Amino acid sequence: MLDTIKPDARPLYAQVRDILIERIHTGTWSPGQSLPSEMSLAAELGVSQGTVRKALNTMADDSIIERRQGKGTYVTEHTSTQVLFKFFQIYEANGNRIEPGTGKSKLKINRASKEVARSLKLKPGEEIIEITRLRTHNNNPIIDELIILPRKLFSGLELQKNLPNTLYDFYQRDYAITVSEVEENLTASVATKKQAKELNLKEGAPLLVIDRIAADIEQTPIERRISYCTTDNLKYVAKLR
Amino acid sequence: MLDTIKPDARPLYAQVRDILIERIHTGTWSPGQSLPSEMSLAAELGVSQGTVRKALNTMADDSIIERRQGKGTYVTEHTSTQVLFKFFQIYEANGNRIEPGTGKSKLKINRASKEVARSLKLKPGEEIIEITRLRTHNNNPIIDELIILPRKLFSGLELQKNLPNTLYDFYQRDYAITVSEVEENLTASVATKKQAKELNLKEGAPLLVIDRIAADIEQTPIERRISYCTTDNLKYVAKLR
DNA sequence: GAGTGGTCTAGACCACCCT
DNA sequence: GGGTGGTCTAGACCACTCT
Repeated sequence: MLDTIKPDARPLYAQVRDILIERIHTGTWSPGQSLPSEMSLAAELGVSQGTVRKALNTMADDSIIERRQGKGTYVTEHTSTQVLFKFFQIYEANGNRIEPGTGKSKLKINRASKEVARSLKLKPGEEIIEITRLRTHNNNPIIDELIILPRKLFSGLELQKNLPNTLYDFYQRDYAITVSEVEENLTASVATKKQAKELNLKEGAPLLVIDRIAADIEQTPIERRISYCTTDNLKYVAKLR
Repeated sequence: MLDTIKPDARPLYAQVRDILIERIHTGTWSPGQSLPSEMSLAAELGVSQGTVRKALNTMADDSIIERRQGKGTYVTEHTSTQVLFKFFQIYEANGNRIEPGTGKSKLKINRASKEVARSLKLKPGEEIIEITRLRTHNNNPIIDELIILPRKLFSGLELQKNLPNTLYDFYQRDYAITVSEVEENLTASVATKKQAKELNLKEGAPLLVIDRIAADIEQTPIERRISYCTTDNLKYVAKLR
């Protein structure tokens, strides 16, 4: 395995990181499973324990893996609450977390427009799956959501009768796709007549529009999601350093 | 200096980090200046170079300092463009960065309401400085902004005739206050008659409301800022991992 | 007690920056 | 050439987890 590591290129720990990410991506180690110990990885790859450690720590920073003292290193497994905690930035106005439910939802196959194709790195006209659903909190509708998926990555999903409430753990479990980072573009708009009806608002009420691209651990975009969110009693929270 | 480091408490590198942050905070090293080398810090504090390095690297992660190979370690200095790059998340719809200008601005002394006091960790009724200003892009008004500062931290600021366009580098230069992290709460609203007039919109047009708390390197809140932002051709960008 | 990751040390070599 | 941070190694001890 030493020959996979060439001298003089990028730092050793970055090369080790790439090898480990590749293995996770191809399923050598699956979500929830443990990786070999630092010592055995070091021996196998022909580098020192410290170098493996640095690679593992950068991966833990990106939450690709989780490390637990005394136990081992585990591939991050998406559970519904854990995904929610990580990628759902909407809180009640008083700061409490929300666990949204799902109301009625619809699914159809479509073809990617130029704009959608560009955002998901597809060719215009490639097949996409479009899901629209209404999300709820305490039985009140709060978010009108449109989800766009490349069909080639999610074959058979359109046959699924009832999609689960939280999708990212489902993507990982059923399609081996792990969402690792998302970019969200936020704007404000006012409710159309249709949105007002669905969200139980007056036409012209303000809505927060969250336009999200989600990518996997190799930075390939795998989902576009556009959410129209009421902010009467809700807010979107972002922290910057 | 070894006695400042007690055994058995938090990890050594965290204690080193605390000492260094404290020194930066009290002005032993000022923004833009270089810290001593790893070797001399290690010798002075009685720890190994590796421990100092770990402390410095975590501080660099939090951009309290900047490290340059071959040159040295520098206390992060806020420059107007650098601050903008870091804490201003608003882009043109096409993704281009914005460098906002400032239109008319007003300043007054006031007393903190309960809500403001809570957000800035003040006592209700403590004196605050309130600045309202209009921000522009390509000579068009885009943001209506209210800035609230604890007067005790910014004494004499109310006498300043013309406040600069970017404030965080000014806080650092004139008040030795370095903004290190911000939390932003986003909601949507519709323009009041007054806002519509100032921002050159129709009454009822959608606005993105950005309610920000900025804190210094010791996590003390030092500014509240509420921005009402048009999103016709603008968007707020957030990245999550 | 054995195995894991977390911390800490010590020393080597490299790449980069200055004079 | 001398000083800086960046990488890499090797080994020690500690804290935690499980059996």
